[in-house]
Amino acid sequence: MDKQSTKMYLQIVRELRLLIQSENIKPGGKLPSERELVERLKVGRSTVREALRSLELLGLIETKRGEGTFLTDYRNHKLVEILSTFILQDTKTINDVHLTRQTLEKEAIRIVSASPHLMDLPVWESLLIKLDEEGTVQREDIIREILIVSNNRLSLKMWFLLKQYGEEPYQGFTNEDENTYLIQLLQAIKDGEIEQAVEAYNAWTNLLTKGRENV
Amino acid sequence: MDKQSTKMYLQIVRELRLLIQSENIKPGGKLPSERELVERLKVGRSTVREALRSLELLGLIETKRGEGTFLTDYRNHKLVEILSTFILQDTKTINDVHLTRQTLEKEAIRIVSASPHLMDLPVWESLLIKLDEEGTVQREDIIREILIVSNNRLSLKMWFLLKQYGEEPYQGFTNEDENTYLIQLLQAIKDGEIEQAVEAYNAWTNLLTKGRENV
DNA sequence: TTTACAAAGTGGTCTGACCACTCAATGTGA
DNA sequence: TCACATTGAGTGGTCAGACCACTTTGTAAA
Repeated sequence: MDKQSTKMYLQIVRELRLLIQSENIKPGGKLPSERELVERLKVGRSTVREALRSLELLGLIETKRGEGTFLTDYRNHKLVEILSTFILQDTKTINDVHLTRQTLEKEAIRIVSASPHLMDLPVWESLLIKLDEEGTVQREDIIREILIVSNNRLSLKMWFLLKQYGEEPYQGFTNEDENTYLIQLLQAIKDGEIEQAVEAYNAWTNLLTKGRENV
Repeated sequence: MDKQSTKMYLQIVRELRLLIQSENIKPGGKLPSERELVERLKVGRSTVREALRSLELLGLIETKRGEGTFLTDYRNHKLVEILSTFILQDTKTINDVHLTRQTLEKEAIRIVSASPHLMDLPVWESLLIKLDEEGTVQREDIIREILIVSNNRLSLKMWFLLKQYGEEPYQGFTNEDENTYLIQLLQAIKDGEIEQAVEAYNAWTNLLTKGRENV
């Protein structure tokens, strides 16, 4: 290992990334133990731990005493806590998070309702039925479905992250207007009416944004 | 300090936030030294360092050997960079990268050409003139300008990364058609014609995509 | 006063030592 | 044979102390 210039623990972060790649460690999979990493990378344990702790704070790995260190599914949320206390004090920043998330959502809606193949999927009808029966559906569930169907894994992952960052204590209280927009959105997707779908989405988003301000 | 349940270094992260708040440390300001924190918080130095290294990886603090630890401007957090290396690693589909980048670009175009305030900026005219005089403008320069003006730092950051990651060996060979679309795009922005701008962008993108396939 | 050098302070890394916890192999008793 | 208790190896969590490399500062010499 270089002992110069670049900080060791950053080297190790990089080294770990390569290791994960070359050994094809999947989310949930186990990383080598700290002591093994010490031997393989020829560094001290404290240095290894600094790298691991950093990644843990990012939510990329998870450690369990007595068991080991595991690669997580990025959906983990220490980030939220840390960032919301440090970074997201700035309203401009948090607004960026919301807007960027919405950008991804809108594009997915456009893609889905522009593709005959996708808009014909039975899932939209199912959601409409569920909405009718149960009176409410989690916002997240619908959007997630759209993102998944739009078939861009990268966008989907970014969306997951942004969703967590911008998490608001949104009470799933049922709002009549909200359901109206939801139905409009789903219906427009089914019909392949792109602009109508986006319109419904915007109206819906507006509603939620206002609700947020009131709280 | 609790020695139970919650991990020490997370406690310290929290402790540091309080300390920064109570001592009113501004970005650029100096934090207590590691050894001082050891005394104040009654923990080992390695534990303090684990907390500090985590915050450093997040870009929240900056350390200089021989000098000390400093609070950075929150807006410079490296989060996006770190996460991207992990997210992009197993998302091999380069196509996703391109599409996601284009999503951000399109949204920025929409935002700019939907705002009277932004579409009136002199920069569009300047680009048109430059295009006329020099016969060509870097694709990147125009898009970057649009992204910057659209005023979402997070999107801008993501765009920058995606651009780097999805880098294609695009030869800046001047194409007549390309210039046509560029002019259309800039003109549409100036006129606030959203859909026209997006249309021009799509045509342009198509052209480039085809060019890529030919190579 | 200016310059050169030593000392103190700070982050960077390593080592070795315990502790707390998990898990599986082992052994024991029914 | 089976169910249960025990134990030991492996793992992360924390601490203390030691150097190293570097910067700043104070002091003594020119």
